[in-house]
Amino acid sequence: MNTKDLAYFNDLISQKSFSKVAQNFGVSQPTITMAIKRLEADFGAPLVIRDRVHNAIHVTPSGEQLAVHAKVILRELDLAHQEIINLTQNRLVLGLPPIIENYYFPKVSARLAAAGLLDSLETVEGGSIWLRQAVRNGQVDMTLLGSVEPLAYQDLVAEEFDRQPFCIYVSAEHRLAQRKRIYFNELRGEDFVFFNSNFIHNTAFTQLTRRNHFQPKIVFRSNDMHVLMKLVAENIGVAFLTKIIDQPAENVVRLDLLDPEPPEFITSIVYRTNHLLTPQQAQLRQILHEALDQSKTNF
Amino acid sequence: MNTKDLAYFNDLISQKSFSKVAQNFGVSQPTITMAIKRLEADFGAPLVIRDRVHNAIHVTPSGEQLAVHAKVILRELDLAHQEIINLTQNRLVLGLPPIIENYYFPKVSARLAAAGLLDSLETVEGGSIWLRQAVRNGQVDMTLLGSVEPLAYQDLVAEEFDRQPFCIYVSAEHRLAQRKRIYFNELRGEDFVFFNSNFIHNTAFTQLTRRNHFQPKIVFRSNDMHVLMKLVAENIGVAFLTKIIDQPAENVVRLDLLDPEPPEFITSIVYRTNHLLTPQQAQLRQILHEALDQSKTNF
DNA sequence: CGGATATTATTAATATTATTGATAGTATAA
DNA sequence: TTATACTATCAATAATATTAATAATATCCG
Repeated sequence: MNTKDLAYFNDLISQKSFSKVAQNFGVSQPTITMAIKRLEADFGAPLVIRDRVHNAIHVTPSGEQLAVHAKVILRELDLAHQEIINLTQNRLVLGLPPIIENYYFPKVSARLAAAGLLDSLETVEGGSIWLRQAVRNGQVDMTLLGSVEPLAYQDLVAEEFDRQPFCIYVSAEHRLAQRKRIYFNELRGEDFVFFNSNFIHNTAFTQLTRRNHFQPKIVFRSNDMHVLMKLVAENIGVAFLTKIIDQPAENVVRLDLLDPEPPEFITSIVYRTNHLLTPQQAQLRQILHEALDQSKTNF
Repeated sequence: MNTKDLAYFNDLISQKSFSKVAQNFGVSQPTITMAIKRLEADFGAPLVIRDRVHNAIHVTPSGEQLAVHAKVILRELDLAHQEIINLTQNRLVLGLPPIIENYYFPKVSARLAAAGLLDSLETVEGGSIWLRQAVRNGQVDMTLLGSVEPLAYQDLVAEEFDRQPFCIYVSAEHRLAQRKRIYFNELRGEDFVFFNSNFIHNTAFTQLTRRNHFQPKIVFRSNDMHVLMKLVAENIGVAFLTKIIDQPAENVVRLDLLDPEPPEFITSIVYRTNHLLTPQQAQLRQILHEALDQSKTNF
C-alpha cells in the first residue's frame, strides 16, 4: 500500500473535497478518486460516503478508524525523515526555554565542549508550549522543559532532572527585606513585576494567588528576567521567580516561600518515545543528568 | 512510499539476509535489493551495510532509527485492517480473564442483552498476560484485565472499574474459622490450595509471603476456582483468592486480611490508545462502568 | 424549465514504478 | 581451483498510478 494514498485520504478527511485534495497535492482529481478506491478495496469497506445531495462528504466509521491510524503513520514517516536528516548531518537540535538556558546551560557547556558536542549542537529557544510541540513534530530532537507538574505524555519521554522552588525577590529597601522566609499571603497588596508571557511562571503564580484569594497588581511586564531584576532592585515591585537565578542582582533579596506545598519549577529532558537516541543524544542526556547531581549539591 | 518496502526492511533487520526476506515474502531476491535501495534513496542515507567479508548485514544508525518507525507503521496498518474487519462484520471481540468473567459477567449480561450487544459480542478467554498481548496486536478490541498495580501503558488505555481486596478462605472446621479477620502471618505453616498458574494471584500471593518471610506449602494446584473451593470445604488446605466470589461454597468461611496495605485485585477495561471506540464498544464500556457502581454499593 | 456551475466517476491511454530472470560480482570454505 | 552462498546489476516485463477527456449527478438561479 502506498503511503501517498493515506496522505490523500488524511487530507480528504479534513478538506471534505476530492478536488481540493487534488489541488493541494498538485495532482489531477481522478487521482484522488482512484486512491480512495484503492484504500476502500484494500480495507474492504467504504471509507467516505459521497453525499451529492448536500454536496458533502461523510466519513464512515471505518473511515474514522482508518483516519486515526493514517495520522499516526504519516507522522511516523515524517519523523523518520527528519530524524535521519539530522542524524546524517550530525546535527543535534536541542530546544531550550530561555530561563533554563540561562541557568543550566553555562553549567554544562564546559562538559559539552569536552565531549565534542558543542559543534554539532544547535539550540532553539522557545516557550515550553512551543517547544513541546516542536519536539512532537520533529523540529527539535530533544528539549528541556520547565513545568509545575511532572510531565506525562504518551508520545514523549520526560525525564525530570531538577526541581527548584519558586521564590520572591524584593528590593533591599523593601519592608520584607529583612525576612528570610515569608508566606505568599503577606504579599497581598504588593506591586508585582512579572513576565509578559511565560506559561510556567503564570501557572505557578496563578496557583498561589488563587489559593490565597487575591488579585495581584502587576505594575510592569517584561520577558527579560534581567529587566525584572533591575526593577526589583529599584523597588518598583516584587518579583515571583524560580530559585534558579545565579546571583540576584545587587540590592535584591531573595525570600523563600513558607506556604505548604509551594509550586516547584521542574526541569525535564524530553524526547519522543519512538525516537532512538543517537550516541550523541545519549551523551547529551548523560551530561545533563550528571550536571544536575553537581548543581543539586551546590545549593 | 510503499509500505511493502517497510515490511521488507523490517524483516531484513531481523533476518539479516536479503534472500531469506525474499523467500519469506515469496518474491525474488532482486526485489528486496531494489526495495532497500528505494528506501535508502528516499531517506537519503544508507540503512544497512553489506559486510561481505563476514557475510553479515549491519544496520546503520539511520537504519535503526527507521526500524523503530517502520514497526510502528506496520503495526498501525495491521490494526487498521483488523479493526475495520471487526467493524464491518459487527463483531465486538472482548477479552475476559476467567475469574473476572465468573464474577462480573453474570452481573452485566442482562444489560448487555437489553442493549442488543450480546449478539455481536464475542468473548475470548485467556490469562491477563496473553490478553494484554491480544489487545495490543488487535486480536481483541477490548479486554478486561485483573492486576495488582494500576495499569499504565503508553499504547493502551486502562480504565479501572473496580478494586477488591484479596481474602483467605478456610473450611468451617478450620482453627481460624471463627475469626472474621486475620493477619497473613497467622497462616505460616498452613497447607494452601492455589492456582496452577495465575499471574495476578501469584503476584499478590508472592508479595504477601515475601513480606511475611515464609515459604508457603502448596498441597494442591488447580486452575478451577470451584475445585479449589471444594478442597477448602474439605479442609485440605486454605485458599488465597479475591473477594469477588459470589458465595463461598458451603462449609467455607471467608476471612479478611488485616495486613496494612494488603494487595488488591484491580479490574480495568483496556483498549488501544489509537483505537476509536465504535458506538457498540462505547456502549459496552458504559455498561461495564455502570454495572460497577451497582456492584460497589452491593458490597 | 434550462443553462451555468460545481463536483465526483469512468475510461482508455500513458507514465511510472515494481518485479523478474538471467547473470555478474565477491567472498568463503574445502 | 571449484563449489557454494549471497547480493548487485540490468534489461524485459508486469503491475500500478496518473492523466486528459468526458460522463454523470446535483445545485443554483433567472
